[in-house]
Amino acid sequence: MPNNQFKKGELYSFITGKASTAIARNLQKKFNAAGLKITIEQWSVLYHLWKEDGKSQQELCNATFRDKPSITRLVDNLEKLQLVKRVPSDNDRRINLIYLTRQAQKLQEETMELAEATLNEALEGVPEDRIDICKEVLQVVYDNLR
Amino acid sequence: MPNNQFKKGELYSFITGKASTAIARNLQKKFNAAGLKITIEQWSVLYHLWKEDGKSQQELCNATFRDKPSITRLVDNLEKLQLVKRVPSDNDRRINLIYLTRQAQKLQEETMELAEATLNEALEGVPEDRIDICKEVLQVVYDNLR
DNA sequence: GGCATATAGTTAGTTAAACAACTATTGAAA
DNA sequence: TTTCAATAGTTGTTTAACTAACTATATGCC
Repeated sequence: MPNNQFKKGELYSFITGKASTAIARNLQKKFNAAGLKITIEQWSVLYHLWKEDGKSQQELCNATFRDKPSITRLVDNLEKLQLVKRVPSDNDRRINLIYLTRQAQKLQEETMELAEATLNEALEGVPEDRIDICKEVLQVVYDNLR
Repeated sequence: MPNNQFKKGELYSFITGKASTAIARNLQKKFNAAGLKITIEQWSVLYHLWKEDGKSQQELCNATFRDKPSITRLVDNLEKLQLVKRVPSDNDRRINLIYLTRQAQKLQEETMELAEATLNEALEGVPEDRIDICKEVLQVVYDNLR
């Protein structure tokens, strides 16, 4: 009898992701309060470019779990904000490599601190071992459905 | 030293809600495959009306964790699909009470089954006690940030 | 080399979210 | 009773997600 443990009344929050919505809103408010004019979605792209830039748009699709049109428009908007630059690849002219501008590099530290602050608020009072279990379950969910 | 347990590399999935995104996409695909022409967001409103209809838009805001303009437009679209009807309250003429149509009532069983199927796929291989912990952690996150 | 197919990215159209500004109605206090 | 604040809902604007259809380039097979 594998995994029939979901009674009806319990479906909702899992599907609608109320917790991650709450986290994202909280972080967006912190960005706004700090005068940082970027969205959470833009931040999520920058996040992967801070690790290493010069990624293709397709690589950003995979990293951020978004489709190609979404990344096209996020990169459009990040370019308008002068936070990234599209550079055509020499090897393959279908590919755009996305590079951070100096402005975007300067955003990393401040936004990461705000993100950590949001998570600390979110997880206040939750023991570390339970957080670990939660993260592992969410990872399995993601892997099961991907 | 409370809750400094988040190392940098672990922020991302929590904030962007990849697991709940994956769940929502999977369920949307099931709706599409079954020829059900509703969005997950519309379904989430119907979900609360199936429990009891005649709720005000404000009550739907609270139940679905959305703001008023979002509910105005979701109700607009549900009305266009002839799934709900706005009925002005007799007691307080500022209030619309939202009622399900017969068509919407018929959607409940089928969509709930699809939602349970999605969750069963999502949680395959995850022991029940770990699911419970995960749900409790996400509830605390929601309560901490609300 | 030439053609079919796959891959990278863009564009168009609909739905939704967040925010601010707005209208209408209610209720309570002067 | 008049006025003023609070509440319920709507509208406008920007950003984003999803689907489908599209262009351009690359690759593999004959």
